[in-house]
Amino acid sequence: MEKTVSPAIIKRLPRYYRVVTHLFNEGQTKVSSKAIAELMDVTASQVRQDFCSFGGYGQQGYGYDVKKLKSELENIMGLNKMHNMIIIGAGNIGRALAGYKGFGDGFKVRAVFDVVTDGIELGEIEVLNISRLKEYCAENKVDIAVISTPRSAAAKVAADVVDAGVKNIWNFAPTELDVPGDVIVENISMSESLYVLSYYMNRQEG
Amino acid sequence: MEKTVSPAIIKRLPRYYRVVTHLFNEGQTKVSSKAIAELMDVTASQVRQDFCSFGGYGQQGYGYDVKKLKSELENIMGLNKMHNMIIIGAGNIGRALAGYKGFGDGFKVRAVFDVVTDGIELGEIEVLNISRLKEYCAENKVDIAVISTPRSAAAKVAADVVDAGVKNIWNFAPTELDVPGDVIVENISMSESLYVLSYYMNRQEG
DNA sequence: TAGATTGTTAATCGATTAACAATC
DNA sequence: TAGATTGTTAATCGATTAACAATC
Repeated sequence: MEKTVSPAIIKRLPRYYRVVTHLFNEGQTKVSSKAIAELMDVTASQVRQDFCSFGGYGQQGYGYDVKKLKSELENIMGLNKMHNMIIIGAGNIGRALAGYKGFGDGFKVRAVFDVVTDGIELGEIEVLNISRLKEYCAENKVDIAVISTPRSAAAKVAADVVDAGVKNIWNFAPTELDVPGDVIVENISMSESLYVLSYYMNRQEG
Repeated sequence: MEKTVSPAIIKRLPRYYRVVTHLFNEGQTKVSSKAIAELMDVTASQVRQDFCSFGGYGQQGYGYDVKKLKSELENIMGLNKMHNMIIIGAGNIGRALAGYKGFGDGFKVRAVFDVVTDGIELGEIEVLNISRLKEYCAENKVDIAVISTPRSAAAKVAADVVDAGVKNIWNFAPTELDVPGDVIVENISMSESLYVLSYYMNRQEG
């Protein structure tokens, strides 16, 4: 029934969700592919093509129902489910993520692990020594492990969380992780983003 | 002389740099496209195609000189130049970025701005009220403004930094910024990355 | 009904991969 | 020289855009 969804489309899903949520909060009830396209700076054709690949939630001659579209996007990305997260690495980035509130209700950081835990206080979130990782994962449902260690520690930490049974990794460390096929890794690299900016800056000068 | 460089290639440049730097630090002097391809999980053909689009730094029958390749990648991305950065928004993310040391010697955070500066202490980095932004930019060379405010403030802050003469923006706020054509914006969205992970997790279950 | 807008096919465009001559 | 490996063209693959019938 469902058509194949290309990686290119998947990367656009969060942006669609952001725009549609915005329209929903403004009280809009319907929207056309043309209007979405203008808000996102893409073509209307692409918007329709993308939505169609999930089954097509629109109505010809009318457009898309904002509420329905929002809820479909939530279903597709599983945003209505609870995701229990742990963070490995309590450095600048790890602590910032632990305190960040912008991911929505479905994503909760339950614990933060590091080799040194002294003096780290993160409110309701448990701060535990990395040695207790496996024990913690056995006793608690962990959906996502966030790796925010230095590069040098990332490979070992990835092996440890996989060993502890975690199936999904959100990797902030600037290195490719080698994991079994049933483990999902999503990489996010701030350096890479900054260097791309630097490239465009540099090109303009040269 | 230089061929057109596609966006797809540009996004791979930082990863090439990472791999080549790693090889350099290990003391390797030469490397083949095949070896790089294996480290990055791409095809050797793509590696050669990509490098060739910048002019081709290799030698037939031999491979690529690691030191030369590293220095060419640095030139292309401007990593050997100094980039003076300011951060607008001293929340979790802003403070984490201010303290982060992983971007290399060419990227220095000089000041952090926010509407409230009381009690924020960031070592050598100045913490200033947002009202002093324009004055600061007039007196100091600012190459990159990092926007790490909440979404609601981002549009106004973007307008302010543009007004203050900053030409390059690194945007962490989850919203599209509307800027003049001569201003470069690079977006990085943690939510989007997390939602993509969530999509893949969800798809496996469904 | 007439106008609007989707869903979807076909055409175009761009990116990746394969292949191999050039050459170190 | 023989083997290795690039640089680059051609072929394939995938993603985007255009077009329009279907239909609300």
